[in-house]
Amino acid sequence: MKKKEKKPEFEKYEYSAAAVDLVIFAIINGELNTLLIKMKYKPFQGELALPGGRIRVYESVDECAKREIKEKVGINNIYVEQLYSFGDIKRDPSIRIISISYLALIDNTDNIKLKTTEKYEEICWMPVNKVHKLAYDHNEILKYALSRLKSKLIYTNIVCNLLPKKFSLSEMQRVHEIILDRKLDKRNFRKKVFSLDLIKEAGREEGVPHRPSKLYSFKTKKLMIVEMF
Amino acid sequence: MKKKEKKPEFEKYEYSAAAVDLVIFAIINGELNTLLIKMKYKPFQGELALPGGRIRVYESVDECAKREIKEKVGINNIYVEQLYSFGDIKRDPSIRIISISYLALIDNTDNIKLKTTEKYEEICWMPVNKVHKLAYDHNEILKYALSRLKSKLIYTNIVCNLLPKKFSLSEMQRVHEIILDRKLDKRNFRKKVFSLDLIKEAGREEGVPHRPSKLYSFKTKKLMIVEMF
DNA sequence: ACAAAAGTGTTCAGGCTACACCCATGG
DNA sequence: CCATGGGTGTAGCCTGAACACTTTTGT
Repeated sequence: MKKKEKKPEFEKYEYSAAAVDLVIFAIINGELNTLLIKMKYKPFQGELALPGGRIRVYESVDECAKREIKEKVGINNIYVEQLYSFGDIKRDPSIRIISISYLALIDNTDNIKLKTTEKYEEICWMPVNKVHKLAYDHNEILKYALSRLKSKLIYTNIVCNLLPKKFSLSEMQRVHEIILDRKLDKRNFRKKVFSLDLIKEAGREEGVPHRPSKLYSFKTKKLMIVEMF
Repeated sequence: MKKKEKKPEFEKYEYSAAAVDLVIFAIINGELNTLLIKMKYKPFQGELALPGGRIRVYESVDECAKREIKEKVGINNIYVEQLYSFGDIKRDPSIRIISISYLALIDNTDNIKLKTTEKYEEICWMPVNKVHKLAYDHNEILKYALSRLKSKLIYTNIVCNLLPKKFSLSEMQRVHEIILDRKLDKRNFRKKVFSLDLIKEAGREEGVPHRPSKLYSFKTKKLMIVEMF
């Protein structure tokens, strides 16, 4: 008997499997990076993919995303936001599985130890614009995540989740420029940021071979709608 | 043995059930309405809820949304957009089920025959601001849909999906005012709409006891990002 | 002629853009 | 004293907001 699309009534309502896929962004060496895993088993053996995993019966979808992040990068309390659900039948060639994608942001990767599990061959950061073909429909998910990040950068204070506690305005501007992929005017940037009243002074830089910058921190990291650019 | 949260390892990866819930909006009698069903069986017997249904194994999530719409209102080819996935464990008290919510817009309800199925007691339109307690987490879903509609009204041409083929600018302004729930200035509205170059003339109104308005139609119904207000 | 809704311009204020030089520090 | 990045102000333009009267039709 040849394998084909099954459509018998009795399994019409069969449960769908659901999973979470993560787009975890961080700024590393002046580039926007995302976390990827290298797959160990077929059908995508050796290919890169977004980290993720099946949703368990005793956890909510949000909890699943947070657990997966904890498992992969070992931290809690980072910014996490649901993106979109991808539900094509054959997005996973082996079984029918719906993917609920999440965006997460990490402000500092220095203390992060990436944890390979037995299911993956490798886990690593990769600059977003060096990413080529990913497994499944993960290119589409990554693209979606990036466009969400860009727009939220423009109309919210989400950038606070990509900056350390204390930062200079040049640093902040650099993050914007990296993600939006265009130059911004320094004076206009500063004027705008100050006018939004989101940050407060937090000391000065030290030991740099040039005029030290003032440091700032966000008054709050709560996500707020503010017209930035 | 008392019922409690189960968490045995062997069913850690048990499939989650997934369903689609629909927020179908239409303007009726100068109000924003949404389609609701009255539930026939427990645990929400007699309560109102959003229409929806389980995702079948042989259909994508998007296809499921479209099928459900076809079943309830008998039409295809309307605007449909995925909203958000709601995944709390106990959002359905009986079984664990993830809901992927969709927004749909209907431009004209005159020729629509609502179809009750055996599973529902009733199906009806209800003005959004007369909706009280709904079953499940459906108030939250409705609220999310409304906020998405409001923001897309501001930064896209989505309004074209709530207007008939030919419409006057006053009609269009009325739709904006109904949904945004605030008055707009007539001259500024017209100036803005014309400047966007989205519509073309399409005749005149006839047989009204006052100066007939020019009618317009959209050059395209493709969703476009345009700063409207 | 009247009731009802359609249609039409101008002014003002605030925000966005473009742009170039001096400052503070370490080496 | 030099190299490096930090920090600052202004002028023109464009856009959004406020605002009231005339026009066209049916009755």
